[in-house]
Amino acid sequence: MSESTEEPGPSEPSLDEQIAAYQREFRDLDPQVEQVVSALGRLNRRMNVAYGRQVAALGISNAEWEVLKTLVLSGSPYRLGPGELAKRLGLTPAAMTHRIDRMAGEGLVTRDRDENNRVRVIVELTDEGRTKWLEAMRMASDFEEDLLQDLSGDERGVLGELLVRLLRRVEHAQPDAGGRLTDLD
Amino acid sequence: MSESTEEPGPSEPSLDEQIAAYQREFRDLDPQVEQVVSALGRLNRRMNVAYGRQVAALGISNAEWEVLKTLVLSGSPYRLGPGELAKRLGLTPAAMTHRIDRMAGEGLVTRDRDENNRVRVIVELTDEGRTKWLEAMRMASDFEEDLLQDLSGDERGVLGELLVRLLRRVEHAQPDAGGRLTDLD
DNA sequence: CCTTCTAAGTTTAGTGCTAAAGTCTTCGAG
DNA sequence: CTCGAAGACTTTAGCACTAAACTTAGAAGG
Repeated sequence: MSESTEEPGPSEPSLDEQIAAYQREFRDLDPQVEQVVSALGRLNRRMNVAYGRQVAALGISNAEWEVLKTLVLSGSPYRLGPGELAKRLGLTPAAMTHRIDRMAGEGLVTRDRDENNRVRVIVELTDEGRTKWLEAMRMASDFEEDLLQDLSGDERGVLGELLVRLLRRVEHAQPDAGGRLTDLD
Repeated sequence: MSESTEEPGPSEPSLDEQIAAYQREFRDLDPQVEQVVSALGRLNRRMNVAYGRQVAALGISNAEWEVLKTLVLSGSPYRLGPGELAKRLGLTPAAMTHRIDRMAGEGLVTRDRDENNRVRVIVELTDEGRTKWLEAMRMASDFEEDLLQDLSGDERGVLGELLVRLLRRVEHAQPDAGGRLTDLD
């Protein structure tokens, strides 16, 4: 994934300054909507930087961690084809080929032809890969717990529920030619 | 930015399935925390894909749009140095040099030496760049309004406030060697 | 069988990024 | 002055990604 290790600079405007600046330049802006959207964007950027630092301490990249997570999520015996992995990670098959090359070289996964259908390739997590995943997962869940530390149990529930509702809206709707969201169902 | 245009595949597990799978593999996992974090991550991915499609319709990339936004946010006369832009966008100066090359070639910005200090370079938004920004901004704010359409005014306020609290936690704290968050102030 | 089609991966060419080395102005100390 | 050091980009080398062309195994039809 190779994200820049640098934080956004100290001269970056605060969230409130940013919203105020947008309102000066663009009248038709709902500050409440902008607050939600801008906070979401910034939060995610910071979190990705933080995850990147953590897994780097284990000697793997954020990109490799994504692959480990996907394989573990698929459940035992932790096998998926390159095409399926690519789809789930939002990559092209070509990128997947190279990523698997590297990870196989590092011993995190194996790559073998399917005996029953020799066009297919099977990528399988090694024990070492599974161990790396577990170590990364421990660090990540500590980090996430700390991140939410200031929120009460109720607040966490409310936040989760609201986010899930937004997610449903994006997952079940796609912008049409004009860019508006329209239901697909 | 050149993000993959593909959505994560249809075979990707649902959020609930994903959380259940993690719990099977990793006992020490707070499902409430995981729901918040996973929803945040997915939401952001989908939103970036959507933004990318929208600005592509205007003939610019997500990366170029980020630069336009940063210049507009700096306020009239919409000028910043490459180094400052790089810091705010979380890029290396080298990447900024190339991005400015492209955008200057497309007429979105100009690049000139500062007369008072000939080491410095000034990147300034052109009228065409400002127009592109405005067009993109209109599409983005329509999209964002649609995204939040299912939430009441109160719910939007609560969501914004909770996200801002999380953001404060990441912005004012950085993971130490072990990866825990510790206050910097 | 033998041809054609399709699906799954891989390879190639080109883009955009990072890290590190290089260039050119300006500033400060002798 | 002038030499050295610092600051602000730019350049170079190398990596990871996308798009598109290519390869090969299995499926479908005559």
